[in-house]
Amino acid sequence: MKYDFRRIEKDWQKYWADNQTFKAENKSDKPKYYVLDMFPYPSGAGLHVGHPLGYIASDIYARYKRHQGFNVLHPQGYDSFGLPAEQYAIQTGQHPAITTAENIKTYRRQLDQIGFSFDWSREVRTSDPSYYKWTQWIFIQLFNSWYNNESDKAEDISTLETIFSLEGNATVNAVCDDTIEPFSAEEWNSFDSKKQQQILLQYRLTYLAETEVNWCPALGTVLANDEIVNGVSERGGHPVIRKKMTQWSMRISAYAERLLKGLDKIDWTDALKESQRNWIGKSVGASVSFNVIASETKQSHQIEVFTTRPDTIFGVSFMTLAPEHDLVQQITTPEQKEAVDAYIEATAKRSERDRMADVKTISGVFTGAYAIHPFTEKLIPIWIGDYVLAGYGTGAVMSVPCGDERDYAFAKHFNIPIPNIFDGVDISEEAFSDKAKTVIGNSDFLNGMNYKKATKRAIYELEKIGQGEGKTNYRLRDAVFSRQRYWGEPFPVYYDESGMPQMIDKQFLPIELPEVEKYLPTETGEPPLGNAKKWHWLQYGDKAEIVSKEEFENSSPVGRLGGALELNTMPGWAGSSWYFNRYMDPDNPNEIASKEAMDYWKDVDLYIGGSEHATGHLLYSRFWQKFLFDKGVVPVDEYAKKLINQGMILGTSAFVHNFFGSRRYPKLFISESYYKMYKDDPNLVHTKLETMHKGSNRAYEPYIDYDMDIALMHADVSLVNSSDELDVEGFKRWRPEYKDAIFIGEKGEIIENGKGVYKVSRDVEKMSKSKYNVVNPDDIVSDYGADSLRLYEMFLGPLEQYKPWNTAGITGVHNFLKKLWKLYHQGENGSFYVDSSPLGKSDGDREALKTLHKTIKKVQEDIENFSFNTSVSTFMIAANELTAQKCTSKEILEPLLILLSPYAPHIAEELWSKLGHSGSISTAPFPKFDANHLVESSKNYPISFNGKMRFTMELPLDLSKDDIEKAVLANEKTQEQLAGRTPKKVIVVPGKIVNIVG
RNA sequence: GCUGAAGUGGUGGAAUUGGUAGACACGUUGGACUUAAAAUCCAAUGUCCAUUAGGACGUACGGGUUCAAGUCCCGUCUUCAGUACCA
Repeated sequence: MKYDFRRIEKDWQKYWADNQTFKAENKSDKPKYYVLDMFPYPSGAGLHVGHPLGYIASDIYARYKRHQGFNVLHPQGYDSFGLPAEQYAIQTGQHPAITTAENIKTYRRQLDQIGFSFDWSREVRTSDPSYYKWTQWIFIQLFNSWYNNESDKAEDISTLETIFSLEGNATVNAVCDDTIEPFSAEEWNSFDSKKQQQILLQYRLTYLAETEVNWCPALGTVLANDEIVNGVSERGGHPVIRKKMTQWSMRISAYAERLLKGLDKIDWTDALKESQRNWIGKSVGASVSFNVIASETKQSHQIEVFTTRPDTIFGVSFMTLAPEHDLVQQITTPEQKEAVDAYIEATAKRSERDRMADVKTISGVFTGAYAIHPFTEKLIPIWIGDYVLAGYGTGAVMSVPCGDERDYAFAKHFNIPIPNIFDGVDISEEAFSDKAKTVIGNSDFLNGMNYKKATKRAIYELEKIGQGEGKTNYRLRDAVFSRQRYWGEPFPVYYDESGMPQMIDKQFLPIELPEVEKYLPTETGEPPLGNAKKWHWLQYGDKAEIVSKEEFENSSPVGRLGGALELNTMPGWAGSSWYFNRYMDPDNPNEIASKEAMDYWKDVDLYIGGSEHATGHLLYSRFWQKFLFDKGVVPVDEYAKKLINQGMILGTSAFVHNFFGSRRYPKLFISESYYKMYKDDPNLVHTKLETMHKGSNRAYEPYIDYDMDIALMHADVSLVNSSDELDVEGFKRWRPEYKDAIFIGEKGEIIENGKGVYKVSRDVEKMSKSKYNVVNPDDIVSDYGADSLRLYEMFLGPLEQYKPWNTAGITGVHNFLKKLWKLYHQGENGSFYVDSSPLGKSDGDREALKTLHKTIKKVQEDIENFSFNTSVSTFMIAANELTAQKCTSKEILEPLLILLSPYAPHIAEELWSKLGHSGSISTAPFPKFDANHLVESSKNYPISFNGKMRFTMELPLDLSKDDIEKAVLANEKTQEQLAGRTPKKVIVVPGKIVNIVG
C-alpha cells in the first residue's frame, strides 16, 4: 500500500475539525500553556512557503506541550486592518471589508491544509466591530488617564482634577507636555470648562497636539518613526517630509523607564532587547541652563541644554542651537541676522535624506549672541548648526570641543578656541572622550576628579546655584496615533461646540466605520472618512446615532449631546497591541476578556514571530499591556514570557541578461559568459551580433544607438530547472512582449526549437511577487504533502536563521516518510503490519530499544531548545536504523509516533489509528526516556598517545576512572607503545578518549 | 562609527559545549532493475599524495593556552542585520 498523503491528510484534518480536537477550555485541572504566533495581515497574494515557518515551529511546540499534559492555548487570527486592502479599494472601488474577507478565506484554506493545531473557535479579526469595540474602549481608558510619577503608574484623570481644584498643579509630578504653565487651585477653579479641558489634555495618556509629523504625500498619511526606513516610507519607498499637524499622540514616553526595566524579566533574545533599549535610548546626565541677554531687546533668556558630561562644564567654549530652536530669532544680533536667516532657510530646504547622507560637512553660523557660563561667568558665543537636532533633548548643546568629536570638528572648522580640561591628555589632534580615563583639570572645584566624582559634584554645584539639575533623557518619542486612512479603527471621539474632543460613552461602542463613496482624501484635504454622508454624532439620553451634517444641525438642541466625529483612524498597531488578551475570551461582549479567563491564562508562555517588529508592535504592545495592568484590567504587566524570532525563508531568484538599454536589440538575452566576453571586447560582440543579424530572418529593431548596457531581469523561477537551465520556449510564452525574444547561449549560439542551453544567474532575495521567486505552499502540499512541507521547513536550518528555499531538497524528508510507511506496510499486499509480541532480550530487540531511547532523548532536548532542524535528522536516522534492524515492533513504533506527531501529525495519526487507538494521538503522553537502554556492557575506548590516536580497546562501562587507567596501562598494546617508558599522565574522561601522555 | 549575530565540503547544515570534524540531507559520479525513462535500491563522495596498505593537510586569516581547539584567549579580515551628527 502506497503512502497516500493526500487521503491521509484530508481525513485527519476533517477528524480534527469534526472533533474540535484542539479546542482549549478556560477551565482545566491541567497546567496551562499559551503558545502564540504573531497573527498575519491577510494580503491578497496569499501565503508563500516562507510564511508558515514560525507557525510550524509554534505548532510543534504546542503539540509537544499537549503530549506533556498541558492545557494548551494555541490560537490564530488576523491583523486585518491595513493599507493594501485600502489601496486596492482606491483602484477598484471594492470595499476593503470584502477584499479582506476574501483574503482571509484564502489564508484559512492554506493554513488548514498544513495541519496546524489552532483553536479556530477563538479566531479574532482586528477589523471586526466586535473586536475594535475594545480597541476603542482602550483608547478611551488612555484618554481618561494621566501618569503619576509619584506612584509610578497611570491613574484616573479624576484624581488629577481633584488635586488641581485643591492645590493647583505645583505639587503634581506627572508626565505631561513641557509647555505647562503653573496655576493655583483658585485659578483652576476660575478657568472655564474649555480651558480646564485644554489643560487636562496636556496630561492625558493620549492627547491631541500640534506635532511635527512624518508626512508621506504619496500615501497621503502620517507615518510613525518605525514606519520609515532610510528616510523613505517602509511601504512603497515614498519620500517623507516633516509637517506640522494636529494629531492624536500616545504618551509612551511615560513608560520609557518601565519598558526598559521590564526587559530584564522577560526571556527574549538579546539582540531584540538591545534594539528596544537603543530605541528607548536612555541617557543619564544633567540639564544646565545658560543665561543669555538679547542685545536688541535687552530681555534675558535661558537656554536649557542636556548633557551627559556635566563634568566637562569648564570646557565649554561655545554653544550650538539647532536651526529650528525657538530662541534663535530672539537672540540673533542685527549684524548676523542675514547670515542666520540664510542658513535656516538652507537647512529647511534639505530633506531628511540629504541631511542623513551628508553628515561629514560641517556647517553653522554665529548668532552674534553670548551666553554666560554659570560658574566662570565668561561669555560664550552662541552658534547655530545643523549637527544639533531639534528633536533630541532640548535642541541645544553646550559645546565642549576638547571632549566631544563633533564639537571638536566644529571648533576647528570655525577657529573657536579649544580649552583643555583634562590632565595629562594631548588634545592637539583630536578630542578626548574616554570617560574611564578622565581626570579633570583646569576646572576650579572639579580639579583632579575622575568622571564619576566630577559629574556628581558638577550637578551638586549646579543645583546649588539653581542653574541645572541631574536629568535622564530618553530618545523614545511619543507615538503619533492618527492616520489619514479609511481602513482602520475609527476613534470613539467627537468634537463639541467649543471644538474640544469628547469621548463617546462605552455603551455606544463600537463606533463602526461608515460607508464612503471614495477612499481618497476629500477635496478640502480631510481624511477619507470626510467622504461619508453620515458622520455626526447625536445623542439623546441613552440613545445615540450617527447622522448627516444636516440632520445634526436640524435636530432639536434640547438635551442634545454631540458634534462632528473624528475623521482620522487609528494606526495599524492599535489592534495588534492587545489581541493576545482577547484570545483568552474572544466572544465576551462586556469586557476585553473576563477576569477568570485572564487570571487563568495570564500571559503568553511562548511567542513566535519576526524580529522586524522589534521597535514597532513589540514595543507598543508592551506599553499598552503595562497601561492595562495599571488600570487593573490585566493581571500581568509583561504579556510574553519568552519570545523567539524566526528567521525568514528567502527566495532564489533567477535572472536573465537583457540588452535593456538598447533599442537596437531590445529583446535579446545573452548568457552570462557571453556577457563577460562583451565586457572584455564590446566590438567583437557587436560584430558577432551584426553577423547574426544578417544571417537571420528575424527582424531586429533598426539600429539607433550603441548603448549596450546589460540589465539583469527577473525570470519566473518556475521556468528554471534545478540545473539553472531556463525553459526558453516557456519564457517566450510567459509574457507577450517576449514572444520574439532571442536567447544566445554560452558559445554565442542562438537557442531555439529546444536546442541549446541558457543558464540563468541566481541570487537570494526576499520572496516577493515582483521578483517572480515565490514558491506557493499549495504546490508543495499537493506534490509532497503537508507533513513533508512541515518537516522540510524545519529541516532547512536553525529556526532563527535566514535561509533560502530550495524545493529540490524536499525529496529527502519526503523519502523518510515513505520509508517509515513502507517499514510497516510490507509483505504480499503491503498491508499494515506490526509485531505486537513484547520485546525480549535479544540483540536485535536491544538495538531497537537503543534506537528508540536515543531518539526520545534527542527529540525532547531539541524541542526544548527549539532546534527542530536536528530532530528531523534524528527521525531519519531512527528510520534508517529500524529498517536495517528490520524492526516492526509495536513497542517501538508507538512511542516513536508520539515523538513524530508534533512534526508530521497526519502520518502519525494515521499509523496511530492503525495500531488500534480510537482517539487522536495528540493527547497521548510523551514517552519516557530510560537511560538504561543506552548503556552497553562494554565499549571500545579509543586510546591515544600524546593526542594521537593509536588503537581502541574494549573496556567494561562500569569501571571507575582509576580502574580504567590501570587496565589501559596493563594492556599489551599500551606497553608496546610506551616501549619501556613511564607515562607522565593518563587522562580518562568517562565515555570519551583515554589519553596517555608519554 | 556603534550594537548584535555569524564565517565549517559543490550546497543546506551537524558536532554531546574542550574529546575520533563534516552527522543527516541535497547535489554529483558509478552500479542494479527496466525495451527505455521515471521511481526505487546499492556504492562512492573534504582536499592532496599513493595501484593498494596507508599518509599529509583541513573549520575565514595570523598567533597563543592545552596531552587535546571548529569550540577558549589575543590580533586581523569578511559577511549579514539593526541603528546612527542622541550631545
